[in-house]
Amino acid sequence: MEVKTDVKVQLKEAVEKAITTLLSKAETLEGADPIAAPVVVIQDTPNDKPGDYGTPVAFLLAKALKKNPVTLAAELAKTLELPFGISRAEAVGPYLNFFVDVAGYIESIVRDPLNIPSKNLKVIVEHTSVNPNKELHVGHLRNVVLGDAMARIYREAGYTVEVQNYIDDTGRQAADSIFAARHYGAVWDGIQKYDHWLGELYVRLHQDLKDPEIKAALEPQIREVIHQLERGELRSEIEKVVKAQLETCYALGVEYDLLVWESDIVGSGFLDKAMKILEKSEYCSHPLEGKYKGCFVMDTSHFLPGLEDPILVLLRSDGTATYTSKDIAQQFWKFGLFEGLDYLEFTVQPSEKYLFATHSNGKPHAFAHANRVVNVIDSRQEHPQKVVKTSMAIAGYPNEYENSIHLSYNTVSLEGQAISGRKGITVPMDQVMQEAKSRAADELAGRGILDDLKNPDKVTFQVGLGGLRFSMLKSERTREIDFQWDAALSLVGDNAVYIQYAAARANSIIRKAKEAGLNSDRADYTLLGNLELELVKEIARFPMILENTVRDNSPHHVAHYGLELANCFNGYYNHKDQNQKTDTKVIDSSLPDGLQCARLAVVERMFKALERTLGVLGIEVPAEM
RNA sequence: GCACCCGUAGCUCAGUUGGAUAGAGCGUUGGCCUCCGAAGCCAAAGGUCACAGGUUCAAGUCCCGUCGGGUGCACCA
Repeated sequence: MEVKTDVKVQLKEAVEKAITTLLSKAETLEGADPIAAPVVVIQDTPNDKPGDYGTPVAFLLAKALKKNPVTLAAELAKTLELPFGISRAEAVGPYLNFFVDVAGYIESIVRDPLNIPSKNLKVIVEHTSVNPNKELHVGHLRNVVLGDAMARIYREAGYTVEVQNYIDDTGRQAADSIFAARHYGAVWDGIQKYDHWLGELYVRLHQDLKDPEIKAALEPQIREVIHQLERGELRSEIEKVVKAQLETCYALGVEYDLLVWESDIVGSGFLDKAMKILEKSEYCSHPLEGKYKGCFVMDTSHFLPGLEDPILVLLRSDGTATYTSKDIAQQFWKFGLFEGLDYLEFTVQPSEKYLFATHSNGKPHAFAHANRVVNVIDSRQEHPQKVVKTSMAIAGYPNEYENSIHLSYNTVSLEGQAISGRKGITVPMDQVMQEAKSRAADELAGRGILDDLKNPDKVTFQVGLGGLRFSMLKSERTREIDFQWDAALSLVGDNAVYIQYAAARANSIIRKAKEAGLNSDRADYTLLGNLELELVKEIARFPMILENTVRDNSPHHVAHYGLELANCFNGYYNHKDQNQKTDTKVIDSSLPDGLQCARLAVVERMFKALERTLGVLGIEVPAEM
């Protein structure tokens, strides 16, 4: 039999076709101007309404044709060519509703592997990009987890994905830390994690710099370190920090394709090329007098309303570049406008995939050349990111402008307080993960099952970190998150554990069903009913969820879908008939073999859907819990 | 001051880019394991979708205004 992916897509096409014939008839009758076909939206019907899917398109037609929507819906229902899996169409008032053919529909979904075709488009996701001078803390968590989930989702949706992590190795913060180590004569003991060790020196230095005299005395020496960094003389120092930071990311299950070193971008000549391009823009100029005399500036007033001063400096009067102009050059490079960077293998990641880094002594490689660029940066950077995006348009690349995406997210506070490394209101990410695992272990121990697990370390890791990731992903990007230990690591309710538990339960059923000799190949789908249909309809929503997630660049759609699917399965599993007896059992020898096997097929498909949903969020399904 | 984001149940949040009687979790109350995993399920209670106008056959969703919360407006990095 023919198995097609999305019934809704087919319905949409069928309705569109019916409308086209209906419209052409209307036109020939009246000889009037062609009427634009309305957009057809197929939606799920409310629970208490007849049908499984429906569309309100008759309203729009009614307006265009100046006819009654009720009669139009009825007419469409009659003329519509039903796609496979749909048994009939019916007008419910002005709505046009569809009833699925239960057996055919379920089989088509259950047997569909849901392979999403390759889009032949490349998207670069840049995330993490933490200053290489201290350990990652809880404030970075949202960035890393959001970026990683988005990368996985793009990959799932058929895009080629390149994950970049930007290393600001010439910045003030890196200089501070390296200087601090020298200044205090500190020697790394080789035991403490290197980034933590360096971070402590950084904090200590900032305590001392509060004294103006000390600051004045040390400032020239720090500047000298910056110059050393710019010349690339301290690269091995920075590499040590980056490697320590990456250990944290790996522990979270996050990997990258490429580290982009700022010093390499600076040394590439991209900046000059980018500025030459912007020279041609009417928005850019070299003021000959006034506040910005001698600078190269951009007038942002046309696209960034509300700034007190719309003039943005790209090149300072001493000729050096500002951060924004470096970002612009880098964005041009990401879209493949510039060539010339070289790359080296930097390290091997836990998955055994190489991590590359830009390097002046490297070799050419097929990085960059993206069709879409997603920069994961918090919402406080909206202005500079808008300038970066707009620069693509100014430079004459409207398509690249459209595909420059600032994945902006609101900040994370810690138990109601703003995170501040200097005030000590923060927690290192390594510690957060450790705490997450130990809470998961406590929970398992409290249930008395910790000792029964074959691999307790793995399970506590999967449960603890799953919860942590989920807490960063379940809200919309624009929402502020207050990180609270109890809520983030809670193991009840609206949480990754809920989904993991449903998956574990399904897995257990599948295992026992196989032990009982059941096999989904023997499924008789005609024996299934509305209970299975509800579950399968939920499974079928996955492609649309992915689509919405890519559209909004917000993984929270996937997180909520996971909860809904798990909830749907739990409801199915617990369903009871009027006599309070479970009527959805898979393994029940009093039932026909074909029914048991069909239910097994549905549960197997549901399990795969859950695994996949959690997978794109970077959350694993424990084999036992 | 100006701009952007947010305001939905007591709390934390969804709401398929304008459709049918606004949904979850936590908390509260009551029920469900001799039955494939109770980290679960079912039920009850809880709403002027901040407020006031407008557009539309149809507004939590779009537009205008007001109020409240957050963030941003450097030749810093």
